[in-house]
Amino acid sequence: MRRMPTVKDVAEQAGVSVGTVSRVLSGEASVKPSLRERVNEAIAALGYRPNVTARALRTSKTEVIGLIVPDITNPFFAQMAASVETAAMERSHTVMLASSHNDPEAERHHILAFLDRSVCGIIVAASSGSSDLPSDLPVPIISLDRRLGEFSVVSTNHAQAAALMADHLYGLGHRRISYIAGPPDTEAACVRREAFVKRLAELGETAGPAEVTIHQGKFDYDSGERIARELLSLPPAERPTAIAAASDQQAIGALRAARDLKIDVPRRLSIAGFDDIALAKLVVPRLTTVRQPVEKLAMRAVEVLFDQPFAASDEMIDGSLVVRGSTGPAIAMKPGDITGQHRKRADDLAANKG
Amino acid sequence: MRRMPTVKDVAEQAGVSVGTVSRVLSGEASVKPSLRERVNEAIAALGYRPNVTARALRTSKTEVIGLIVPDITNPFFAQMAASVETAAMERSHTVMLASSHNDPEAERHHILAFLDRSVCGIIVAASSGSSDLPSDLPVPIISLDRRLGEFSVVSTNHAQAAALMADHLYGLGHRRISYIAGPPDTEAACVRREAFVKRLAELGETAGPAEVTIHQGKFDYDSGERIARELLSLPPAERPTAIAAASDQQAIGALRAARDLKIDVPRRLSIAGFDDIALAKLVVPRLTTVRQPVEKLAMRAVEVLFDQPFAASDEMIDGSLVVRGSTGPAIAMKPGDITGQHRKRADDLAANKG
DNA sequence: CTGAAAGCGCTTACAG
DNA sequence: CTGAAAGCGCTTACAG
Repeated sequence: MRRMPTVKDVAEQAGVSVGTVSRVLSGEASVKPSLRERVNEAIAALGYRPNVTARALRTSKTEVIGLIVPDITNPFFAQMAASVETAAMERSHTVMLASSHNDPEAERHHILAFLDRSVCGIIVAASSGSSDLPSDLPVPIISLDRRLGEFSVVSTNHAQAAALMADHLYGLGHRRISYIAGPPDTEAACVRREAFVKRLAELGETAGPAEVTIHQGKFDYDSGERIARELLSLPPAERPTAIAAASDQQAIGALRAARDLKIDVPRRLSIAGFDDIALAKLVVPRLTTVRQPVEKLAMRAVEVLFDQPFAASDEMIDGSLVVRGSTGPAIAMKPGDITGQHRKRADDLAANKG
Repeated sequence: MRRMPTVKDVAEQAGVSVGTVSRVLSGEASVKPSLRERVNEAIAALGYRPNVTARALRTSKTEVIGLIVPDITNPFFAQMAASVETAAMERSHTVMLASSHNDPEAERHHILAFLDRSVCGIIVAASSGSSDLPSDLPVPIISLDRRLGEFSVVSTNHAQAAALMADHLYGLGHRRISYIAGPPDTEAACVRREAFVKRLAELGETAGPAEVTIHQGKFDYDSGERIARELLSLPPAERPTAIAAASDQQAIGALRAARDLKIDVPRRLSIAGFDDIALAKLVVPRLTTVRQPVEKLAMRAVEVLFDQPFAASDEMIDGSLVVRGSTGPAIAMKPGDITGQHRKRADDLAANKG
């Protein structure tokens, strides 16, 4: 466990000053080629690696991006973390990942810890909307998918994406729909819910009203399962014919509940998610969902962080509907309930399912 | 964006020297209470936070643990990361997480990057068995679940756990079994496979031989689905009556394949996994698996890192069988094939399923 | 018990 | 183009 070589060792070995070593390290053009070469040889010979801590102390900058997610066991965020890491790597930056376990206090703690370590920027998928951070932070900070406090956000166009799902279900003839929402203290959950309900109301004016009930949950499997179980315990006539969820995890939980209660999906009940996690196409039946463009989102978040000068504004990328086997035409439709137009769409969609 | 206060600012405000400030910061007992109080007031008034970078440079130590996992999108490792984080937090340490994307080169890169940042210890779930790291690293390093190079490992007793599954399937009367293995360059995959096969051979001597075929895959959904699809395309008489996988992800992929091919699980085919990820009890049917005690493993890994002096040796914790709905008695059993003893066990287990 | 000073390994004006 | 020197914010012998 020998001492690591320092600039000083390299300088001695190369017969130059530490300043010169530092200059070739930073790629400064003004170093005479012969010296540069000697320095590089010394570096190789000694196996020298710059001490990033000393560098950070001197410059107050590192090449690491801090990323905070609400819950790393949520596959959506795991995927997001992987994508951010890839995007960062392309700019030869490292990412430090922390999970806030949905705890705003832990989230705040991690942000401060990142600041303490002089990260060059912070990306946070917020656990809740609020934050009592000062707004004049020393490094750029941007939220991803879920907005933190007053900071800008790169996200899916949650409103557009949620409307897509409303269109889909309404088009299939569903008129009694339950919506499993996400935590009301996250902007994303609220926007998705409101847009879903609003679009359904709009559609209702054209081809007969749809009833929609809202059920507050978290974004996880458990709340999806629990809420669906309650809903599906109602007598068939009062049950929704479709359940839309604010996350795929919730939808997969709902799928589980339907299965336990022996309710056939999609023939007697449609279930749809949001996110398009890897698992969505593995469950039985495959899950209809709205795809969030995670890779793009991650890439944009990283790009924005690097923009000089940093002046992030909100940025949204459209989501897209992915129709699979968990949604189908509504049962017990009275012919008058849907127009020929909608009927046709419903059939098309159903034919298309996975 | 004002300058952060330093020890010097605190010292001035409190009318003491920086040395004294540093001493109260480190909780040194020898500081006179009156001074200590003045320093603490100054700290509070200025909102002072120690600069961890400077501290790290001076002491070559930080309170952060580096954790590297092969793939953060694998739910097992996501859960492991969350558990390590919890265990670290209990000792008020932070964890920096990196994902190697199953690339030994990236893994090596991350280890060196952690070393550069003076982490106080490194935990790595290896992407493959090899490592060309020097063995005299300046900080403790231990592998978790999957061994890295020559380093010690805290893991499930893979051999014991895999044997449990062999017992279970054999006990249910299965005599034609396929095993979907993990990558052969990971020790965990090899140990699980060998133990599974060995136990089956042992059982074969008591109550009739079992045929077992091995199929190499990765640990992910895709390879499970692909391999199962091939296996299940065989004519029924040649098909396995049970498929055991080296991971839950593979098993869930296999479940998907069986479903697509309209093969009833567990009535015509049993499928079993390994890990017991959260999802295992959500899929249809619920997955029989071997539970790895992740929280315990994570906790032990962190504890071992803190042991003074650091002298890690391999440590194993037993896994446990979790019987759910994806396994059942083998079909088309000739009475002679299994003993009454085994028959009874099979029935018991089947009755127990979720 | 406390202060003054050295030093961790870098980078970067400042001279020359 | 390059060297000598200051300084980033701490901690820790060393005196007293």
